[in-house]
Parts: sequence; C-alpha cells; structure tokens
Amino acid sequence: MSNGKVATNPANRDLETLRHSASHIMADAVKRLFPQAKLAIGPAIEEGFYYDFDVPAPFLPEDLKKIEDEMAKIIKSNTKFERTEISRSDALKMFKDEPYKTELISELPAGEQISIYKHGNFVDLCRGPHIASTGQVKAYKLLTATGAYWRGSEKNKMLQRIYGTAFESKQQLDDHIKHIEEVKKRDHRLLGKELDLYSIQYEDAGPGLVFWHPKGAMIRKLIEDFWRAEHLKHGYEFIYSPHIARLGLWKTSGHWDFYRENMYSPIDIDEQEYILKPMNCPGHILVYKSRGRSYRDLPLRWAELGTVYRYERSGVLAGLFRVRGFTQDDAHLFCRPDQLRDEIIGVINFGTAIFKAFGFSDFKIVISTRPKEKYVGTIENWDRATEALKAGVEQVGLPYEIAEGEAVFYGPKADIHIKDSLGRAWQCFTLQVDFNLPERFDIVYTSQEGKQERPIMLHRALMGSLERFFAILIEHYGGAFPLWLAPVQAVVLPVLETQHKYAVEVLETLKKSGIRAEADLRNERLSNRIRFATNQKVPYMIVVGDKEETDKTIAVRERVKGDLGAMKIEEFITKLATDYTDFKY
RNA sequence: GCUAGCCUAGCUCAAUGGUAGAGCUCCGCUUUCGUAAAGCGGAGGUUGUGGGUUCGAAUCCCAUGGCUAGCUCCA
Repeated sequence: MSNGKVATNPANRDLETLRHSASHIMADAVKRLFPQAKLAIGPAIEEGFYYDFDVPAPFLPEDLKKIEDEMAKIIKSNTKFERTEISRSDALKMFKDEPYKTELISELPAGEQISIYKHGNFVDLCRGPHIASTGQVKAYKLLTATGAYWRGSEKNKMLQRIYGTAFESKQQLDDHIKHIEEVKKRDHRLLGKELDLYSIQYEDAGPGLVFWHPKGAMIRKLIEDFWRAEHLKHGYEFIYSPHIARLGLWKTSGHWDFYRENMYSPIDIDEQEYILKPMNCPGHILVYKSRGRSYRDLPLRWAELGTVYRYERSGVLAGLFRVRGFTQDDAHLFCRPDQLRDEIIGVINFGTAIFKAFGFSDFKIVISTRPKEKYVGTIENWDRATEALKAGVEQVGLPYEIAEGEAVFYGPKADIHIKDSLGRAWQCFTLQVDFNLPERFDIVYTSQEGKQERPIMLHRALMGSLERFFAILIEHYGGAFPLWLAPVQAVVLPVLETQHKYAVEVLETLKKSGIRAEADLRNERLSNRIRFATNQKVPYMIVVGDKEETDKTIAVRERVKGDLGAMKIEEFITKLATDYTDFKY
C-alpha cells in the first residue's frame, strides 16, 4: 500500500509513513465497526491518506465520527506494528476472504518479497514501512467519504473511500484545516457570485456555459488588452476564425477520428454537415494554405482568442475550471526546422513573463513524450520534436521533468505548472510540437533552393482557457485583484447628500484620467458604504465631505491599509500611477 | 457517465405529513449621518420540473433536470 515513490527528503518520508500507518489504523477501525467490509487499498497521498472498502452501504458522516473514535482507542492502546515476510501461497491463504487483496497478490511480479504488517489483530498486505506503534499518531482527522471505482475504472465495482489526514502535531493539523477553510473561502464559485463576476445558468442555458457579467467582463477585457499588446511586442499577428466548419476539415485534421468523443454532433446546414470547433488549429492552417509561403515568411506567429466547444462528461464539470465552451489564448507558429529551437525558447520565455505579470513566480516544466497508443505521425518525427523541446527548455534554464507517454496524439509537448498563492499547482501553459497536421494538410513553403519544404507547426496557449485562468486568478488573489486588474479601482463616497455634486466632480476627474471609478451615492451611512466597497474589494475608497469640498481635496482609504488621509486629486492620480507596481500596464 | 448527498424568495438559510418563514438584496418613506451594517414599511415563492401516494405533500414514492464531492498519488 505504500505508493513506492522515492521520497525526496526524510521529513516527507516520515509524514508519508505516519499517514500510511494512520490509514491502517482507520482500516482496522472500519473492520471492527463493519466486519463485513472488504479491504482494497489505502495509500498515503499528498495531503493525507485514504482507504477503499467494499461495504454494503456507503459511509455516512456519522460513521466517520464513529470510525474516528474507534481509531482513538487503537491509538491509545499503542500497539506495535510488526512486519512479517511470507510466501505467496501463505499470503493467498491468509487473505482468502479478501478478494481485492487476493487480486493484488496474484498480480505481484514473481520473486517479489511479499510482506504483511500487523498491529493488534489487524493484518494488511503491505510493503511498508510503518511507524513503530499506533500511539505515534498524534493528530489525525477523517475528512470525507465518497465512492471510488476499484482501480479507478468505471468498469469495476464502486468501492467506498474514506479520506483522512494526519500530521506530526496538532498544530500542523489545525493549520491544514485552516488551509482547507481558506481554500473554501477563496472558491471562485463563491467569489464569482459575491463580486458579481460571472454566472453559469445551469438550467436555463446549460451546464458548462459561462456568462461574463460586467465586472468579470472588465477583468477579461483587461487581460485581453494586455495579452494583445504583449503579443504584438513578441512578433505575433492576430487572426480570427469561424466557430463552425465543414466536417471534412475535421476529417482531414484527424480530430474526427481521434477527438470525436469531445466533439459535438454535426450541425446540418443546407444538407452539409458542419462541426462546432473544439480546436482552432485547422482554421489557422487554412489561413496558412490560402497562399504560397516562402522560407522568408517564416516564422509565422498567429494568435487568436479562439472560443471552442468541447463535450465534457457531466460529472467532471466544475465552476470555471472545467466547462464546455471556453476561449483559448491560442497561437500557432509555423517555422522552418532551423528555427524550431529559437521559437520554443521564445514561447517559453514569453509564457513565464506573462505569468509573472499575474503574480506567479514558481514554475515547473513537464515535457510529455509519445503515447503508446493513439498517436499519428512517425516515431522519427516524434523523437526529433521531443529533442527540440528538451533543448529549448534547457536553453531557458528552468528545471523540467519528463512524463513518458503523456503527450496528446499529434505531438510531444512542454507544459508549465504554476503555483498559486495557496501553494496549489496549475497547468495552464502548453507548447506542442506538431509534425502531423502539416502532413495531413500538406502545407509547404518554398525554400531558398526553390524546393517545396514542410514547415513545423507549434501549438501553444499561455493562459490556456480564459475561463479557467480567470478562476485561478480569482482564487489566487482571493478576489482582491491588483490595481491593474480591478474592475473598479476607486469608489467615491460622499459623506452626505449635500456633497453629491462635489463627489460627481471628483468622479469625472478620476474617469478623465483613465481611472475606473464609480460613485456610491446611496442614502446609506458612510460606514455602510465603506463596508460594501471593502467587501467588493475595491482598491481605493474616496471619501468626500464638507472639509474636502472646502479644501478641494479627497480623503483616500485603501482596502487593506485603511485611511490614508486627505490629498489633492492630482496627488492621488499620480499615486495610482506609481501603484501599478504589480504590473505596469 | 457512475456512487453518495443536496435543490425552499435574487442570495444565505428555517419550517419532518396539517395556513411556507427569517436575514441580506430590491422598492418606498424617515433619518443628514466622517471611515466595516441607521430605523420603519412594502414587494418577492404553484418549495428545480413532471407524475404518484394521501382528506391533506416543501416533507413520503417514482421519473427527470441541475449542483456538490469523489472516481489509481496503486500491495
């Protein structure tokens, strides 16, 4: 049940061992309370542990409490963990009433030493290691109970999984629970509603389809403006392509054969079948093919904020993270083989620069290689592309990992994982080399020698899906967007109705200098409106009363720092310009 | 898709077989108030939808739509 991963440092290994032992203790408790339960697997995982059981009825929240209490007894008894090495036949005999264990044993490679771990009367097939005795588990908590398929396949029986976590100290456990609560508070589905950023009209429009409300749309516009400006600086051109195209295009591209499960049924138009695009690449290739291309034209870098539609199974949809219609910040680069490396370096540098602008600085690159099945193109081309990616990534100087066989069907890729303010890793950026589509569409350029040569195509997205990236940003910032992304940067708050005229004057001045400002003229007490603006995470509140009106000043309050005192409007405008330090744009 | 839980006013939630309710939001009035919630009143629901059981259903049953969590980080 140990996951067999090589722990990178002893502290992690200790924690893994502790959690793994906690999962044994939990299984023991379950067996005591539900003797008919059959054991499946129970590994330590990143944030804790789980154990899968085959039980007649799903666990209820009350059951978790009972199991926790039973675990307390086992821990209190401080029973030793004992390892025994046994033969395969003894193991099969010992676990003859445990069908899942039996299956695991029979699948262990010949010659593998089989071991069991025992504490008290509880015995489990296990590679180990374990802590010395149950009493060493000082801080643990069971979190949730859910269904989980045996070995993750829906063809298999559904088992009942209990998730729990364990730490070396109560303090660490409490911190972890606090962290879980913090993640919940920052949930983009919650903040999206509170800040009126977006909605998904599940019943009226359909699940997985996003409506961007004015505030959210403003943020998207700001992201898009920034994106376009940066692309121009990096030598890209923009194109727009239609949302539907003839089925034949998708047959040529191979998507109809390899990606159909994610595509929607054809639409009948004048007795011709059209497909709602799940990807932008075939369209971009048509633009390439619209005229002859010279070696001098390359590289071509074409970007599009392309909206695509993909079928996702109902059960995997989740807020803005997983939707059925979304906009990719897509680009396709067409280059000569001698330009491939530089283009890869350029794209990776570009990507990391963009992420830094959004406050991300922790990156990990993963290069995915050819899948064993379901791929197109020659192995030789795959190898060439993979080598170019590795060379490119090395050139940039970021550490990388290789994920064998994890690439999509048309080419190897390099993904960047970014870490957010809550320490969670997200993959947004992807760079995929494609030797396949150029072949399928037979795209060429004329070389210096007048020969027809095949260009190499790169697909890339920096943020990936705007919807998903937006969700990540909402949670990363906890809804408190930096000044350059805040949909409303300042709210003007007159103390009394008598200052409304001056408040509107101030508002107009701010607007004229390009600040996204609003005025809250409601007949509410100042403190009420301050509370509202603070909850809406507006960066600056501009309070104007008699004093300010007389002095022709404004009293500035920052959303976190509080009252900054009175200043001239011009002073405030200058201050905002320097406050764009998060990202100057 | 599957398993479990859930769906009551725009939002967050009460009401466990017997007249659907509160707070916030919204609307109106009063209040003229200086840095995180002033007061009063009003509007708003065929309880997701469609069937069924019952004298009577938000509540029980069936179907359907949707949400949430999970569905190999492998003994």
